[in-house]
Amino acid sequence: MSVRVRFAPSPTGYLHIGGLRTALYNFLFARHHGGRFVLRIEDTDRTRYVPGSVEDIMESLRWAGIEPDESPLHGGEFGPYVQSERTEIYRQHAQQLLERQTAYYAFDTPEELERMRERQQAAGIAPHYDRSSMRNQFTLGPEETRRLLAAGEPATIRLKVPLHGEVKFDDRIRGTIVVPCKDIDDQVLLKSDGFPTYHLANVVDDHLMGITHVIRGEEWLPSTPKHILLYQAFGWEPPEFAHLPLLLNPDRSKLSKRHGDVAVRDYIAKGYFPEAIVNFIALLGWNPSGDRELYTMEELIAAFSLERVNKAGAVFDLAKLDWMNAQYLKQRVERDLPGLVAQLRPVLAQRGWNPDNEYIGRVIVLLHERVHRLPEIAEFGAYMFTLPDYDEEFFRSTWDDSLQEILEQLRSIIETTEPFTASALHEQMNRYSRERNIPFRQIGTLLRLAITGKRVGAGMMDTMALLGKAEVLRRIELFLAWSTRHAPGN
RNA sequence: GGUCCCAUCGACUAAUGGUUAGGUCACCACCCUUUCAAGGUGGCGGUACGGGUUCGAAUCCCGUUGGGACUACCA
Repeated sequence: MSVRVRFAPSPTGYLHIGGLRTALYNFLFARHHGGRFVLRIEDTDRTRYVPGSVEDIMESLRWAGIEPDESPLHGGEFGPYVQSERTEIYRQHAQQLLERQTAYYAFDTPEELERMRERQQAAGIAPHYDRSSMRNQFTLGPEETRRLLAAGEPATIRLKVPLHGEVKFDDRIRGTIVVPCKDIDDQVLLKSDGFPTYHLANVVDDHLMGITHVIRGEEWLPSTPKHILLYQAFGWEPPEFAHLPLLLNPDRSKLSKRHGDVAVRDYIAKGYFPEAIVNFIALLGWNPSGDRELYTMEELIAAFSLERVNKAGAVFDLAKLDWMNAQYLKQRVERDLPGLVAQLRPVLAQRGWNPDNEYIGRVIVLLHERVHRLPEIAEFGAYMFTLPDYDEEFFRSTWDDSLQEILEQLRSIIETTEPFTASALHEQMNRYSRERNIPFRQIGTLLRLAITGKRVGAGMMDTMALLGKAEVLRRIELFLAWSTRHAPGN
């Protein structure tokens, strides 16, 4: 049987980085086995729906290179792929369960259920729906049930979980899992508003859409026994299950917004590359064995297997992501500089800088090893696009009046250096250093202060060559004027 | 509280009964060097604990401890 997997997010906001990893693993598994990857939107809770979510989910997946074979956008023979368009299907299936007597009507109000839980808590027992004491078709009898239904009384349909026995299933990642039926709650399947809960819709759709492997987050592990029971209630064969380890905050709780960015959007905005994000999250909970760190999507597809997915949760470590992104930044500078220029241009424009592409490209080449993300160049290398802000602390610790004369001499050297290249500048500065017995390091630092205002940066000879003679001379003039106003003595 | 899951350096992980427990990030030092990076070299640092099984255990079993998820007419 050919593999069919799905990613089934709820449109309750931006796509979460954890969701992206789940989608990625499904995608890798499908591609590895030559199967199909389905995107299904689970919007059965109208109250949590956030407009624009579906678009963000699809855009984020596309950005990452995770293209579904079937989806609301791509279509497919198993549609519709949006659950709110399938409500009639769920209602029919709930009806089917009623007829098979594996589900039943219940009429309890939220308040009654709340009181039930309070009673159970007070009695020190685990909260669960008490079929024998609450208002349902068993306690009310067939007559009363029909009457309430006819009167339009709000009703839910619940799963009739066996009182005895156990549910057993094999998880592809975690092995055999056994849960006693007495610990499984009579889950609501159809809400009183006529919409299905996740559990019903999910099981019905996975079956109808021919899903062979359910690969999802570990948070679903506790409800899987309910799902197995549901398959049995319908008389269906359950799919294979694989529950992925969670992505964690630094404190090892489930990855959440409190500790930083979790939306894929955020990482796109910060200028992370899709190949870096994909590579990074692929290795969070899975590893092909061996010492390699960098993989292309094709290589991930070739190597992926459920057997090598870890069981323990993985902390999302930004420092390593940054390192990885820097690796891809270097790679892109070599392979696709024009693409980087096009990406950095709008970031610069936002600050009101509009240099030509050639110049942007050269600045990227000059500075890219000093940042992790491309947009950082606008910050780190602002002085390449506009007049410098002098680091006053650096100035005070570096500058003294004797340096003014040296700087003026350096200015004369710069004026006469032709061609105005890094190597020519280096040669001239070196000669001056030897003749005047001034350490080269001091010259570099002095020029850096005057021209960039900063303590750190790329090599000064390269920086000056790129800035151009006129601009360098202008900045030295400006600095000289500024320094007399800010000199320690004044 | 209950149910279930999990446990190798600070983080991500490799080692599927036999290795001086390996690699990457981070951190530290050194080299390179006009600064900072990048790069190179080296270092720091780990099998949660206790019992078994075995000639031999990170690996298998049991217990303890710790962590997490779930416990809705949310997903």
